[in-house]
Amino acid sequence: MSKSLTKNQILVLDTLKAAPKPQTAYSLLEQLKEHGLKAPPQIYRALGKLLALGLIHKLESINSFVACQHSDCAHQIAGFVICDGCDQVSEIIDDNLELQIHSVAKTAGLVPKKSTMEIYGLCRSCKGSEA
Amino acid sequence: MSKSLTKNQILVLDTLKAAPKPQTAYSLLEQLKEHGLKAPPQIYRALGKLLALGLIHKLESINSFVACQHSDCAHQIAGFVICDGCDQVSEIIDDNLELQIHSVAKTAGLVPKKSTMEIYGLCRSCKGSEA
DNA sequence: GCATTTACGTTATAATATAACACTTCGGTG
DNA sequence: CACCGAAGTGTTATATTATAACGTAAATGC
Repeated sequence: MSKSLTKNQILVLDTLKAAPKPQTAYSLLEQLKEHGLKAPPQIYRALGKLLALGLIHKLESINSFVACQHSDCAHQIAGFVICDGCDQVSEIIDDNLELQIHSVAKTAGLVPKKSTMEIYGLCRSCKGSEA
Repeated sequence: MSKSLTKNQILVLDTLKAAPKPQTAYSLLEQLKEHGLKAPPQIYRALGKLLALGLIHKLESINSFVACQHSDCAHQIAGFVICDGCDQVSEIIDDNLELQIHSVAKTAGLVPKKSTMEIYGLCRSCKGSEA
């Protein structure tokens, strides 16, 4: 039987799902103060669990978190495409890319367990409105 | 005329080149105290410049820095393979992977400017000595 | 029921990174 | 050469991100 989430975990997950862009732990804390959360560990513990369950992802390069865009993300190997202008994030699952990553890792003599890939640039609409 | 590096920049770069594994800003600071460096900004400024010059890279997922393994790394798109056991890092430049990344970004409607890719696992020798 | 694990709330602190200020050094360029 | 501006320096202080440690409480498994 798969365990259900706890109150704090649900609060954090729902906030991330509703957010238009990646959130830091402290911005989540700020938003959840009105729900009674008061200290960083409460956020970080929930985030830790949600990460382990594959329900959210961490964007390492900006110390921020996003809800997984796939209903049940067992994928340990995903890529993220982030717009420098509007912070919109797309989560990319691509078999081809996954194969490629495995092949790169193998070249280095390593069996991949976990990976992170983050690509930054300008999306179409932000590119249009550039100076 | 290409400008030469300053004293602090050289100290940081040399320390990174000599290091067997990725170093954090504060571990660099610790090592460079004997050379007169005293405060974080001195390190972070040198790191920032070296990053901009492509002489070093930052591993975002572990807040650490490594010297570029290619003599003159103009490549903005590199991948890193890191062993969880011994922290050894290989920097991978692979045209195929680069193409793949561009293609993934394009799918999301974005022109890639910068990217980071970090793959974790166990290298051959660490895999051998596992419990 | 009772033991074990997992989560909770809280206080304190560690680790990573930057702001801001006054001063210096170095390359141009008039 | 003399001046200017850009880039670098050293320093203090502080912001941001993350975890340690403690005792309590709830839930899970047998």
